[in-house]
Amino acid sequence: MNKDNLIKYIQTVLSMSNEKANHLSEKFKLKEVLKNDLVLKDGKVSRQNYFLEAGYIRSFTFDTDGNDVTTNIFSAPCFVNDFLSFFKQRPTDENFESLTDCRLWYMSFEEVQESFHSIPEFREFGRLLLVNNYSLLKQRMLGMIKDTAETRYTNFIETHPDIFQNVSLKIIASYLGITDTSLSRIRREIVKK
Amino acid sequence: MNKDNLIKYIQTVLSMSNEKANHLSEKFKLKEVLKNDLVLKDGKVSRQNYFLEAGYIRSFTFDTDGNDVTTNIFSAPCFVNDFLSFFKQRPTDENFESLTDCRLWYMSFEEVQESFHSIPEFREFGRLLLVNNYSLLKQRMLGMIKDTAETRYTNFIETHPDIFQNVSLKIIASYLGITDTSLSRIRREIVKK
DNA sequence: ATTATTTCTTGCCAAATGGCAAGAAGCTTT
DNA sequence: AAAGCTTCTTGCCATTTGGCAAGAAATAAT
Repeated sequence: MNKDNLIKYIQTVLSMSNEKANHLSEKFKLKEVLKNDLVLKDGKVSRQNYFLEAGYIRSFTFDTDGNDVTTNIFSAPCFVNDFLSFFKQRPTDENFESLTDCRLWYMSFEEVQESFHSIPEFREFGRLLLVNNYSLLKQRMLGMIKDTAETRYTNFIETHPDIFQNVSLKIIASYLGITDTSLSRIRREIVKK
Repeated sequence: MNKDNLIKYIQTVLSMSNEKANHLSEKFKLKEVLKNDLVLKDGKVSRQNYFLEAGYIRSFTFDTDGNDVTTNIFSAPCFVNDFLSFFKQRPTDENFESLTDCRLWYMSFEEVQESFHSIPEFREFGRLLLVNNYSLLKQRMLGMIKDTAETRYTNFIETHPDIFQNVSLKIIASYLGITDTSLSRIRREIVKK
């Protein structure tokens, strides 16, 4: 039940004393899942907010032809959730699936709401977490507009080399907005250089 | 100094009594800008959170070749801000420019922080605003992955027909992640059908 | 009213990406 | 070791999108 990684992560989002961070971490409970587990299913309401201490998770949905589209890849340490589903307590339209065995820490919606209410640092932390995620998504969006598939790929492999050791190229391709065939060709061209 | 539209908008984000919404609106001050005004400039820290009551604003940045890339188009009524710059009080890397004359209501960073602290409804409202924006961006991202440029265009014209009356096609094209040339051809094909 | 200026469209061709099917390579399972 | 499965690669060709330059149309400036 060692929460050191959670505590450390909380402090990277919002710097605060060890005591404070330790206090915030107290409400989190452990959940360990095996590879290929569905952490949150399409149509269900997100009831827990998860901190991913170790492992890889992806979120995905389906396009109109029924093909699976990877919307996000989560690499520890980070928080994993559909914030809209969680904060509005509405059904999500995504699936969250473990790509490896994972070690998670979770807190229920009610506990989060209660802590937001009673602990100013916790709500400040929550807001920064949201803002950080929003900013990351904006950067990804910008890449989709202005970068070629090859540039998106090389940027991604530079910033997240670990993901390539643990996630299939098909999933990465979909996350980058291209087909696995195209990604394979892009990789070939890069090797040639 | 009629804040009815602001009050109404606050209530669509988080339903609450007229009195409460009225109270939340009190701290906002009026700002009117002409077309082509820079509301927030690249390199500056966002000091104000803006509610756009009337008009159109876009955010943009530049790609590596110096071409201007529209990252977002804001159509009243909505809030306009770089949340990362605002909440972390860091320089933004985007420009926010009025595309028409605009009527804005703003609140300073200090006032927002103070109100988050003292008014529970205000922070709940702030969180929902963030979550809604995050969700919209996620939907847009999903469109970039799974839809063709033509589909993104037809979806956009259906959901935001008013924008086409007020914003040039070059800006819309950039927002959709294509060139103005391609958008022009897509429009021609649609007319043919 | 005339001249600039910007926006939008079009033609021609190039580059990027996708679809399909087959094969190769790497795993599991038995 | 063999069979089965999934992942990754490749060839062939189609489709989508872009780049450039020129012209048409719409707006703004004088």
